[in-house]
Amino acid sequence: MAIQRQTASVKALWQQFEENSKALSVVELVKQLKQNMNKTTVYRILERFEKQGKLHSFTGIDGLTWYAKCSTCTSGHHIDLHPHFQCNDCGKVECLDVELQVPPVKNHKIKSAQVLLTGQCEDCLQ
Amino acid sequence: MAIQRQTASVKALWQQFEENSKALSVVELVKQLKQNMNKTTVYRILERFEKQGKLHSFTGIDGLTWYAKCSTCTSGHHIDLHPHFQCNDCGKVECLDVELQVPPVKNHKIKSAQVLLTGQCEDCLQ
DNA sequence: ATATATATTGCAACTGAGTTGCAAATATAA
DNA sequence: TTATATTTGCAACTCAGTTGCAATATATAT
Repeated sequence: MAIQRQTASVKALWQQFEENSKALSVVELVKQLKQNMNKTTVYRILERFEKQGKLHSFTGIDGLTWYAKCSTCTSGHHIDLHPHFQCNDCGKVECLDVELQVPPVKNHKIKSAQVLLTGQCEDCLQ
Repeated sequence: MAIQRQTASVKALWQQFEENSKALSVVELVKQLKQNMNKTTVYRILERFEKQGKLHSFTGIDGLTWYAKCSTCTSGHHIDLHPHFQCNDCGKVECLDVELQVPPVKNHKIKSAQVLLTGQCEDCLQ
């Protein structure tokens, strides 16, 4: 793999995930970092973070791409279940600490699983 | 709810799902029915099928929207797990007969769950 | 039957997320 | 310095999905 430089853009983007344990949508990140860097740069750096196993991506209910910090994954091994929850009201996405068991499917080689639960989050439930 | 007419378009679209038990992407349907009806019509009829509980929709790994026949769902009640499998090689999507148990998440009201498994299907495994 | 209301469809233009090509800028190596 | 590799910005593009509106088709009322 090519070297990767710890540029200001790379640092700024990574910081978003250090500060925030929750998942972030690319669209939100692009907006938030508009002053600091270009849209294309955001996409490219996130893509590389994922290849390095530092983040994983998934698709929200709205079809948008979200990224979150990998807890158990390493590069090339995203075999765990990635359970996420997206609130139908506020749109917020959380990574759940729940363990899901997927029964083996005969004649299929399962490489990854995306589990997206939807409903109402704690804040919107009141 | 407004009346719905059994037009030729409605029939033709529904037939696709009667013939095929597997999931179909909207893009594919639009291509397949280009001679019969307009793109917009496809989107609108599928949307109504879902509201009526006859189909359910979900997002594939490519971000495209897919539809499949509901087995256990009724209109307004899509609480089951919708486990689907999409092949990384050929892109085909199957509805799985597997039952998934989602542990309750505290302080969250779960309304629906989308489970998308990816990997290699029977055909592409050889 | 004629008129009136309602539902469906097609078309074209639009939106917005994500991608691509290329040139400019920045960093590393020789 | 000079040459080489990496990163970034910009603009233009692709393509799934949406919207407004006019035209058509079907149903209901008079």
